Amino acid sequence: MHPTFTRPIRTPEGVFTARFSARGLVALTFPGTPGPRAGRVAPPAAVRRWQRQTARALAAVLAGRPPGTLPPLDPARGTTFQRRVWEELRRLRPGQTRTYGDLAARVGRPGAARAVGQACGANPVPVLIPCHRVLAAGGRLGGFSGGTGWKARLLAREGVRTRWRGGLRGR
DNA sequence: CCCTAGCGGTGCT
DNA sequence: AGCACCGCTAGGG
Repeated sequence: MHPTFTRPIRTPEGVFTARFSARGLVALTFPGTPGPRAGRVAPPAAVRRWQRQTARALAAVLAGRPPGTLPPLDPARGTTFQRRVWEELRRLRPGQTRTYGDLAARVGRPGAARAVGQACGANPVPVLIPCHRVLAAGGRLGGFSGGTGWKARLLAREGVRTRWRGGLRGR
């Protein structure tokens, strides 16, 4: 199996963890998430560049702005359905949202809203592949693997208003 | 608000 | 093949 490099991504909101392959960014995890620790060996120059790009992009999205230049995303994983969902997610700009049902129809599987939710949860690169912009029907927040607190915070920075447990919340 | 039935993709057996 | 997951949804109390 090819080596991957696990690197810390420092942001104003905490230290994320990124894993890079030779092809690009494979996975990103939220601060406090149990996972592999950063590697001991110095990463290649390409990985260091991707790490900087990731840090910059992440800080931008956390601030509600477009990410700018992204590192290459390693396409090597996911089912066809999941990749179609992730591809559709990448078309969403900050502040632009869809519902799980909308997204299902857009990838040609009307009625597969629940499966879309599952695919969002399987997204290996949250925030940069903006699964937080997918809401439940009726303007409700819906779920989020990284915790709904993150989802609400990310959306709030983008000026999106959501319904949280029935009451309207900004943030 | 709650509960229920129905749904589709995925992964495990 | 069967089955139990799930970031869902629509409908009814």
